Amino acid sequence: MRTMGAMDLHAPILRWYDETARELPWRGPSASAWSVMVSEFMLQQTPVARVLPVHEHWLDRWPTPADLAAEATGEAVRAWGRLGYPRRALRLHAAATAIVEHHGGEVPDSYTDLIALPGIGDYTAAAIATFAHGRRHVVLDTNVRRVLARTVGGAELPGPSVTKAERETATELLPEDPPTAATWSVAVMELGALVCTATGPSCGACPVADLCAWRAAGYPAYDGPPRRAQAWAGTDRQCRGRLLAVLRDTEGAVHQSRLDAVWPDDTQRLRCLEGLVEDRLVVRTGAGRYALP
DNA sequence: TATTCGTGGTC
DNA sequence: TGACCAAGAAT
Repeated sequence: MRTMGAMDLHAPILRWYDETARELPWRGPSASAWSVMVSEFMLQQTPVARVLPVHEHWLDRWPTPADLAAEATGEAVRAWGRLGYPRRALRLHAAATAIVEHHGGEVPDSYTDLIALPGIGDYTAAAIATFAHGRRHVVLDTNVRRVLARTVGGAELPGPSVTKAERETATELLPEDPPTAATWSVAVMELGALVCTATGPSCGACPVADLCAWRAAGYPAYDGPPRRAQAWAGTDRQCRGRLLAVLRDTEGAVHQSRLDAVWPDDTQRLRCLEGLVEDRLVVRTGAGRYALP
């Protein structure tokens, strides 16, 4: 059962997207499936503005999956730069290798083949199948979840995990025609990214403000389970970032003393270095010497 | 299901 | 100014 309000969302949002959408290198008919796939890896938990220059360099250097697969994994980690979560670079490299080995070097077009690749979960598989290949899938990312939570659900923010009801709502709203479904998904994502933002939404610029259940309810505050703030200072993540930055910015191997200099806590630094080696982001090349793989 | 995993911008 | 957050995935 769908609400009358939900049905009316389509035309305004599609029109808004047509008039407002950003031109991004991975959008449009000229973008390759590989370009879309690279963008989806980079955009996982990372804003568009920071992805743009790295994506451009990446596609220039490795125009196809085979080009990346032929490189050392450490070059992928280095080219990843400061996007964060560098294991994504490793997974993208591994996915490119699997594409060469099992898919003739072409990015798969089915959700099933895509989600079997490293680094690809439900969202990314649906996004690549939809935006690179025109398949019809529910694309449920944080933007879509927030827009639907507000417009349909009347809540400020979605809960911590995707619920069955949420997926059903998204499924019912997905247009039947595959090309329209693809545009709808990217349009809702764009609305969430530019207007229906997590904090300080621009409801005055929203094409469906007059249909929004959250607005109609008087903007009730989020009342779900409290979400834990992401700790940063002093964490292993910060330490790992420091260590990897040294290796990224160095050609070849570095002596351990270089790593000692960027983190004072010996126990934590050694633990993090071991973790990086375990994760295959770093290799030990000799006694007290480390490098990118 | 709950944690872990980078980095930098915003208000 | 520090809390919050950004096209998630893996375990």
